[in-house]
Amino acid sequence: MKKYDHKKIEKKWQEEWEKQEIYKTSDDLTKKKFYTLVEFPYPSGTGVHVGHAKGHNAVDVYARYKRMNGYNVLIPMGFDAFGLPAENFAIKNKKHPSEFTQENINNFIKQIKKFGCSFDWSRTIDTTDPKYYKWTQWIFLKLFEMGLAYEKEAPINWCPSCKTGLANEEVINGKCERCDSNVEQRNMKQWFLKITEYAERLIKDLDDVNWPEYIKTSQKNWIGKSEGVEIEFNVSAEALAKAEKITVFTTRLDTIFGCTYVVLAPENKIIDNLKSSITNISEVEKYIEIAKNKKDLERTDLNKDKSGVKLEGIFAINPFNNEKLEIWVADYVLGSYGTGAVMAVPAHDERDMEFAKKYNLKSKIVISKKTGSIDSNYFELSEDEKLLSEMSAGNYDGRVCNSGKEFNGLTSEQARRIMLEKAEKEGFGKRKINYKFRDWLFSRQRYWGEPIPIVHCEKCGNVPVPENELPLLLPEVENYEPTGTGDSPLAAIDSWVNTTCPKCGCGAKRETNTMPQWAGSSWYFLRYIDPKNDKALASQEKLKHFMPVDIYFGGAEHTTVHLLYSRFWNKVLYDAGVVSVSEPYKRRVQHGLIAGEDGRKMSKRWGNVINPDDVIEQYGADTMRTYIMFMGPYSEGGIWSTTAINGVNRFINRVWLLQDKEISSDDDDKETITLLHKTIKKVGEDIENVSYHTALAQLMILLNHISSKEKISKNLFKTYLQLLAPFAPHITEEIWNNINPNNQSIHISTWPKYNEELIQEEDINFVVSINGKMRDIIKINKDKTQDDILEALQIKVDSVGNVDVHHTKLISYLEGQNIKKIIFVKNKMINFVI
RNA sequence: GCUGACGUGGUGGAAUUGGUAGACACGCUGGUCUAAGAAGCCAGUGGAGUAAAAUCUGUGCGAGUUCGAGUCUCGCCGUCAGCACCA
Repeated sequence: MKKYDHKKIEKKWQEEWEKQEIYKTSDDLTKKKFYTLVEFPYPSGTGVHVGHAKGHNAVDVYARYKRMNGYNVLIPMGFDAFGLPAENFAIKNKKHPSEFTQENINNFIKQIKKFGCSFDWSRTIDTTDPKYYKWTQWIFLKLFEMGLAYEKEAPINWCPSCKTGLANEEVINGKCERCDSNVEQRNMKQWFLKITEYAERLIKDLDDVNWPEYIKTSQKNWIGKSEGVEIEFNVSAEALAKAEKITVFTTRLDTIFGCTYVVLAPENKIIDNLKSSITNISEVEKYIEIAKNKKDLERTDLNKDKSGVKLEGIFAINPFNNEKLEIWVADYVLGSYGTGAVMAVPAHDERDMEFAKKYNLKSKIVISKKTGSIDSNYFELSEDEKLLSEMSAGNYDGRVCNSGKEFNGLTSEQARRIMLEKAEKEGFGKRKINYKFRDWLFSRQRYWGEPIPIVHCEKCGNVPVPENELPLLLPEVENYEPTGTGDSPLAAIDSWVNTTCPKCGCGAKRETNTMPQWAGSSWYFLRYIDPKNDKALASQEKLKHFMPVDIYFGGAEHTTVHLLYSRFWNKVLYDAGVVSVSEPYKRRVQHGLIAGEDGRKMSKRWGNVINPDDVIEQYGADTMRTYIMFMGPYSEGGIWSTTAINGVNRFINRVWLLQDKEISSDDDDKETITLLHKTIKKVGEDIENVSYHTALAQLMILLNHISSKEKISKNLFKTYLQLLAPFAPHITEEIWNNINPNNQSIHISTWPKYNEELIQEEDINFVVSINGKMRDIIKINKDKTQDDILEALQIKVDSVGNVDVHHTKLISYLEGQNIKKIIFVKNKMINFVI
C-alpha cells in the first residue's frame, strides 16, 4: 500500500463533498432535525487559531454522528464581524472597515474549510451585512416598542482607551475586557436594555436546560438575586421642614433589634433633604466629595480601611423599638444597590463590625446559637471579641434574643417572617427582591456597529425609524476615529444626522450611537435557520421546526456575557411571538483553552502559537482533528504536544495500512465480534456524552486487536471506518471508496448498530479474594452460582467454617483457617473472610 | 474572604452500582531493520523486591464506615475557576 498522502486526498474529498452537497441541511420540515451549533468566530486579521479548531471540530464530530443516525442536521457557520479591531485597522489605514472585514472573512472560510468540517456553507451569515443587521435593528425596534429599550442619563463605565461606554459584563475587575485599561465612571445619556426585567426568568429557566452546573451557578451569581425587606426609619431632628424617612434594604430583618446605627451611601440623595438639620454638614460634604472622586477600584478594594462621617444633629428611629440611632455616611455602602442605605448590625455582620470597631460604636447580640437565653444589653465590642467575630462572619442563623417578648426564642427564619408581617401591617416595611446585575448598557460611541434606529424629535421625543426604512445603513464617514467626547463618529456627518421626524415630519436628529458587538450574536442562531429570508428574521414555520439549538459548543469566556444576553433576546422574541421556545440552547458544552507547549497561553509574545494551517500542512486535518479530540476531556484545557500528535498520526497511518489485510468472506472470530460490538456501543455513547477521547481510546483498542489478524471481514472493516468517520472524515472516506467503489459517501451511510447479546462474553474473569485482597483470577463461564465457583476452586467449607482447599494458589492462605463469611457477587468476585 | 470543582505513574489521562487501580496514548529502556540516522516493527515500563518468581507497597495527608474504598463520611493540606464591601 502506498503511503497515505493527506494533502492530495483531503483536498479531493473536500471538493467532492462540496460538489455533491452532502452536508446541505434540508428545508424539508417532515424530517427529524438536529441543530448543532458552535460560537461563530470574530474574523480577526491573524486567522484561525487552535481554539477555533477545537470548537469547530467538536461540533462537527457530533453533527456527523447525528447525520449518520438519520437526522437532518443543521450545522452552520458564520462571522461575528462588527468590532474594534476592524475599526482600528480602518483608522490606521483610512480604509473602510468592511474591506478589512471581508478580506478576513474570506481568509477564515478558506482556513476553516481545510478542517474538513461538514458546515453547510450556503447558510453563512455575516453580522455586518446590511441584510443581516436589518434584523438586528428590527429586534431593537421590538425592544423599544415593548418598553425594554430606554434612554437614561446615568453614571456608566467608560473606557478611556476605547473611548466608549461599556456594559457591566464587559468590565473585569474594574478593567476594560478588551484593552485592560482602568474603567472610569462618566455621567452620560445612554441607551439601556431592561434585562433586569427578565432576571427571574433567566434564573428559573436554567432548571430546564442541560447545561454544566457551574455555568448555571455563574449566571445565577451574576444575576445575584437577593430576597429581603425594605424598612423605613423615621428621621428625628430639631429643625426639619418636613418629615423624612430613610429606607434601608436588609435580608436579615431578624437582626433589626441589634441595629445600632444607620449608614447612608455618599450618593444617597436624602442627604440633601436633611442638609439643614446636619450640624456638621461641611465635614459631611467634604467626605462625599472625596468618595465621589475615588475610582471604582479604590472603593471596592476589600483591603482598604473603612471610613465614614457621623451626621451630627439627626437620628433615625428604629420602628421596632423606637430607639434613637446614629446616622453615618460611609462609602462601604453602595449607592447603586438596594436603597443606598443599610441598617448596621455589628454583632451579626462582618462589615458593620469592622466599621463599628474603628469608630467605637456599640453592638448588641440578638441572635444566639442556643435558645435565646443570652441576656446581655449593649456592650463594648472589645468585651468578647472571639464570640462576636464568630457571629458576624457568614450567615449566622440561630434563635432570636434581646429582641422583646414578642420575638425572643423564635428561629431566625420564623422571626424574619413574623417581623415582616408586623412591618407590613404597620406600614413601615415591605418585601423586596434585589438583583446585583444592572440593565444592559447598549450604546457605543464607535463607528463599526449597527446604527441604533431611533430619531430624536423635539416634539415627539424618541421615534423609531419605520420598519420599511430598515436597514438603516451605516453612513460613509471621513474619519472613523472615536471623538472621545461621548459622541460617536457618526455625529460628525450632518447630512446623516439631520433628518425629519417619521411621526410629525419636523426636523429631527438621528441617534448617533451604535450597538455593542454583542448585538449581532444575541440572535444569530435564529438567522441560520432561514438565512436568506427578507420578509422576517426567519420564517415562523422554520423557527418552530429547528429551534431550540440541541447542542451548543463554545468557550468558557461567554458564561455571563453572550450566553446571558442571547437568552434574554430569545425570551423577548418569545414574548413577541417570534420564536416558539423560551430557552434557545437545550444543551451547552464548554471547552477550556489549549495552551502552548510551554504551558503558557498561546501568544505571539511567547512565540508559542500553534497555527492550524501548519499542523494540517504537516500531518493533515484528520490527524489534527483526532489529536485535539484525543488530548483529554473536551471540557478541560490542555497543553499542546508535538510528540503526542505524532502518536495520533501513527494511529491514522495504521488505519491506512489496514488496506493491506486480506479481506475474508468468512465471519470474524468470536472474540473480535464481541470487541466490535462493544466498540460500537462505547463509541456511540461516548460521542453522545462528548467524551471523544475515550471513544478514540476504544477505537485504538479495536485497531490494535485487528492489526494482529491476518484477515478481516469486509463487514468489520466497513464498520470500523464508519465508527472513525466523525473524527477522521477524509481517510475513512478514501478507504471506504477503495473497498466499495462507486458507493455513496461514508458520511451519509447508516451508523452501525450493536447487538447487546454479542457484547456479553461467555467467559469472564472472576476475582477470588481473601479479606478483600485479590489473590487469584479464574476464567469461568458467566452466570455461575457461589456453589459452582467453590466447586471450580476445589474448596469445601463446612457449616462451622472449616475449610478443605485444593486450589494451589489459595492453599497457603486458606489451609487451616476458619472461614467466617463468604461474600459472593455474581459474575464479579468472591471474597473469603477469615 | 466567600462559593464551586478537582487532587490517580515521568506526562496527558482511564476506571457503570464501592468489587482486577493505572485502559488508551506520550515519554523512556532494550531489541530488530540500516553504512548511519529518521520512520517502522517487537518487547518492557507505578515503586520496593527477586536470577526469575513469590511477596510487600501504592490514587494529596490523617482518621472513619465496610468483607472490600480512587470511589462513601469527617478533618486538614494543595490546585484551579467564579464572585468579590450586593447588607
